[in-house]
Amino acid sequence: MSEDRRLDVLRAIVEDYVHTHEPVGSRVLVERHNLGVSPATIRNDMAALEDAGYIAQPHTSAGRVPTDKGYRLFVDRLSTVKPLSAPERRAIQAFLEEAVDLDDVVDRSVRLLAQLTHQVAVVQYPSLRRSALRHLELVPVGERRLLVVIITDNGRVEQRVLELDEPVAEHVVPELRARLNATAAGKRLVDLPEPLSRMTKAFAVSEQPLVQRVIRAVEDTLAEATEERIVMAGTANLARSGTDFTGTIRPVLEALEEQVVLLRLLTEMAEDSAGVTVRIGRENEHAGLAETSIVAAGYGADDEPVARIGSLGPTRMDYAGTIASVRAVARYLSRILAQ
Amino acid sequence: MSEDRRLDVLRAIVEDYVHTHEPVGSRVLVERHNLGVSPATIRNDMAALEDAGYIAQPHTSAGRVPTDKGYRLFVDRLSTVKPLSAPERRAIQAFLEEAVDLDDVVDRSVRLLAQLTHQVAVVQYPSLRRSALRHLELVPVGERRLLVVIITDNGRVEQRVLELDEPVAEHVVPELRARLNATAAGKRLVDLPEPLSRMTKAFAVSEQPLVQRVIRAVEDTLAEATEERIVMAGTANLARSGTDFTGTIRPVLEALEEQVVLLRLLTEMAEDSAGVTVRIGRENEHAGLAETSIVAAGYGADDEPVARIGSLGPTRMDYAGTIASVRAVARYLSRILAQ
DNA sequence: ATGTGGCACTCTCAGCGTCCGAGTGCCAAT
DNA sequence: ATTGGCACTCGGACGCTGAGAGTGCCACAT
Repeated sequence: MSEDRRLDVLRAIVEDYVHTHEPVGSRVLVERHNLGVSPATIRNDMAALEDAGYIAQPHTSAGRVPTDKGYRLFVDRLSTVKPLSAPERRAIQAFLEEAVDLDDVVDRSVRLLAQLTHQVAVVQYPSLRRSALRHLELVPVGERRLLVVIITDNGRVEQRVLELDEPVAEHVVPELRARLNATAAGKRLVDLPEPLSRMTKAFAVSEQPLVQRVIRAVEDTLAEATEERIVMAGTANLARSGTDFTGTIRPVLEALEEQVVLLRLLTEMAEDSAGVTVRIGRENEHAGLAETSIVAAGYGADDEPVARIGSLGPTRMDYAGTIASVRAVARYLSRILAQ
Repeated sequence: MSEDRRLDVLRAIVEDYVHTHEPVGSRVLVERHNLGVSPATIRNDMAALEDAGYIAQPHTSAGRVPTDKGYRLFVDRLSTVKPLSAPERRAIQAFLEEAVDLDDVVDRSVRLLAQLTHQVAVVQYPSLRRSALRHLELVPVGERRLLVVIITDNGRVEQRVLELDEPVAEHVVPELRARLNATAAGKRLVDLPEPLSRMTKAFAVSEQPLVQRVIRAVEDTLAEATEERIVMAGTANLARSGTDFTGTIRPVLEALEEQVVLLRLLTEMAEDSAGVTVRIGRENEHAGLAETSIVAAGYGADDEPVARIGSLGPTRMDYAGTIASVRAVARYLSRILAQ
């Protein structure tokens, strides 16, 4: 009983099942994929694969279905990612290049990915952590409020209203703004805290509380806003015909509404690897996602991704195709942002 | 055959059906609602109501179900909006008041409404049209790009990157920014175009093309951003048990993803009335929403609402409760924003 | 004119038994 | 190690039936 053929069988099962959405039996297996052996032989292999936990049968006398473990093996060792066709690539690039705006780029990316994969697409906004500060704006809003606007070099704009204990002296704001920009502009956001806190001393003692307050607000905003926003598209694909989760789609929708869940998920996946990562079924510890898989990839500089994009669908998904799409979109997205 | 009782019967049918989700027959009708007559009498009334198109039976020998027309009559004339309880009101107010930010207010509102109605909630961002300009910021981004940031008095921040034909002269930007703010700050956005265009003359002839370009960009941004953004919550409620649309939820999800559809819908409903408006089933011309109803209300100043919120669910929804919730949230939202 | 009881009629749906076919596991033979 | 053969299992489709819900109508009462 050759080990190689067993893996071939697993691959065939996965591919067939993904295609038909029905448990696959030994007969159709030898018919559709031309393995040069008889159904009986396949049956032996299948029994072995089942013992090893790669496949399972929903009930006696039905075909086999891959388990999470089976998909995992398939993804890790058996699938060949088929690159997108040249026209597809051109279309992607053209579509993304029409974007006028960071928001627009992100929006287009997520829609594009949803359409390419026929699944739910998720795009995380570029993290503020790696980017540099372009400009910092302070705008007095009423007597005791200060609007802090942070503009980064990749075009993201963050805002925050700051409530002050006491009114701001009029002349302080322009000075503070000027100094802040002088010390902070052009620096990477991670490198900011230290020079900022040193800056306090340059002010009169009476003004130091205010200055510190503002600086802390800036730091907070940066910290909070980091990896905070997510956009999503293609939720309707969850309900598309043939995509019946054995359960309902409700828990999935619930999980998707909790952006926190998604963010944590993406972050965890980022830790696993900077490239394309796949989480399959129960590998997601979130209960609602027990029957879904996520394919994610970082974008931004290759070595230091700035955020992630992902595609989410039933465990029974076209991994090869999804991986190809996710990778392609991530790549073009990186290229656009590099400008 | 009294006209009054016929309407009572219709009301009873709607209430029962909304409650049980099952076609309601003459017997249970007289049992549950104590109409003082016999089932046979009710049957005559039901026949009349059916002839008039207010109710229908899914198949012979099943109970009756309200039609869109029936719900419409119910909403317009038969339902009594039950105001929320005092604790509920307090909870709403407290929850919304914790918000730190315009984004936060909107986010909290939409989640709150989704939870109150157990449906999909939609909140439109405050229109820029009615609000005034607080501050206008120009930030050079690279050689030929200018980031325009518009801050309104209700805390909304809009941004736009402007691509220029030729490099900007360094000294122009501060001057332009100063003049822009001098002429525009504090004015209502609708009133801006005229003074802005007059402003051009104040600059040297050589700079006028740039100035005009920027001004046009500002105007465009305002025009585009107006009523553009929408947030949504509670899509998972579409899939909640007992809420089976006769069709699938897919078309609904698709409609919800098309923000344009929702925006147009809300705008149309705003034209109908500034207060609470209800669209029932096929009254929505969008095909995907043929089995859903939307309850919407404006918020902001009573006379001149600044945007709308809405709750969307199956036609078979608790109209009285939903209307009460939508109205309450709109009211508290208005109050918060008035500060 | 309006309400009521009675009654025949219709139709859905749940339950049940049957049967077919797909698929398996095992074994003896190659 | 592979294969053909064979008995076995089980789910799902099919068809039938009976119960129950609900209606429409009619004759009668008020």
